[in-house]
Amino acid sequence: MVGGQGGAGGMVSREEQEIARGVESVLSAASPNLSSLQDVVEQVESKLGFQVSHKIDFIRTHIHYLLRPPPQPQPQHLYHKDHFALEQLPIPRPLAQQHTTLPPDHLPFSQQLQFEPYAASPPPPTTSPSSGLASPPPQPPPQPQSSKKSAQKVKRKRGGPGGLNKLCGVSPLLQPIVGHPTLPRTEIVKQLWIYIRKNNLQDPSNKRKIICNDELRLVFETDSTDMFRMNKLLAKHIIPLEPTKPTNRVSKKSKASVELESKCAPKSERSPESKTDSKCSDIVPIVIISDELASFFGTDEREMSQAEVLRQIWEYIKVNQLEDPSNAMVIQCDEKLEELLKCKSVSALGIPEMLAHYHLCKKSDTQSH
DNA sequence: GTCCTGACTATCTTTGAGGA
DNA sequence: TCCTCAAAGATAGTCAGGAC
Repeated sequence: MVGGQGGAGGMVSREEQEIARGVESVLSAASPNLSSLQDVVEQVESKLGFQVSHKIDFIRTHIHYLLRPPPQPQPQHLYHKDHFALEQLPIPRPLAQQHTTLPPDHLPFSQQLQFEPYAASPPPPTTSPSSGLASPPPQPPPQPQSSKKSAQKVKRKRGGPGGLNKLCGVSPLLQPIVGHPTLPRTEIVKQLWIYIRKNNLQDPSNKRKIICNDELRLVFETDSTDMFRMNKLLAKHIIPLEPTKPTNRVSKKSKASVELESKCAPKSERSPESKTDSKCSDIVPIVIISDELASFFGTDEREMSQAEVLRQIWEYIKVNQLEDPSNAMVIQCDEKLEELLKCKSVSALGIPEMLAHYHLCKKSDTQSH
């Protein structure tokens, strides 16, 4: 792809490219030791083998770029129809900002990297901010392949930050694969497929079949799966960060799940909260939580799904606004969280790992109840 | 006018069916 | 024969349209 030609543009030095890769690599490793910018700098230095402290601003900006918040509620006009049109948002583009000499059409170097940070997948639908160039809207709104039939039926105007763009937590097991602690579901799927291709995990004779490597086996708890079932298995590792807004929708899914629910519980006991339970708890990965964590949650329950643990922690962080406003990757622990994680601040990326390290014991051999 | 239902949205891939 | 598109699976917010 674009790789390699980094220095060619002249504005992005090879050194900066290497540093950027180093930063991404360090972040994606989700080390729990990353609690400050200095930690990142040190790890990047040790990874690259040369001093990078003189590029601290560059690193900070790049971290902000990589960890920039997902699409937050934005004025509709910024979104148009394309939910992922982040290019239009006033989000810091590291080089574009720092290297003001960049030609307007010089894209951020993130596009020169193999690892793409959480970014817009489809091209910006309207005028590209980076290219103040004369790029007339090339064509009438391109119809997504799969939406042709729908386009015939309806012309609904959709978009917005919610729905599919809702940020979800990624389970500790899945994080090394998708590279982020929180992503929209769609992005999680995307990153997973990148991982599968990168590691040649598709069965050559039947490409629908996914052969799990060690890492994937931990996640899916099976040696192989198919691409359709994969999403189902993936659901166990996607954690809603905020409680789902109660909705009265009873859609296709619900219809299907009603059947399942009726098998798992008597009709009369069906409740809205039973959504995840309805999958029958025996297929949800359960962990044993420490006494400390149990008391943190204020529960006597010692068995919990990993997803639920992470969800509750993130809920606590959000409710108590513990995210460092000046550095998205840092969580400033309050007293309670500090006691739990044994540190005053912690990298957002490191939380799951620290939890797993200190407070979770995988109930691996618990087949069912 | 309000409430409810359900389609639609994005993401990924491959296969097979159907149309040109 | 080639090309296009639906289907499978999960997800949750949005909104059109129907019912009352």
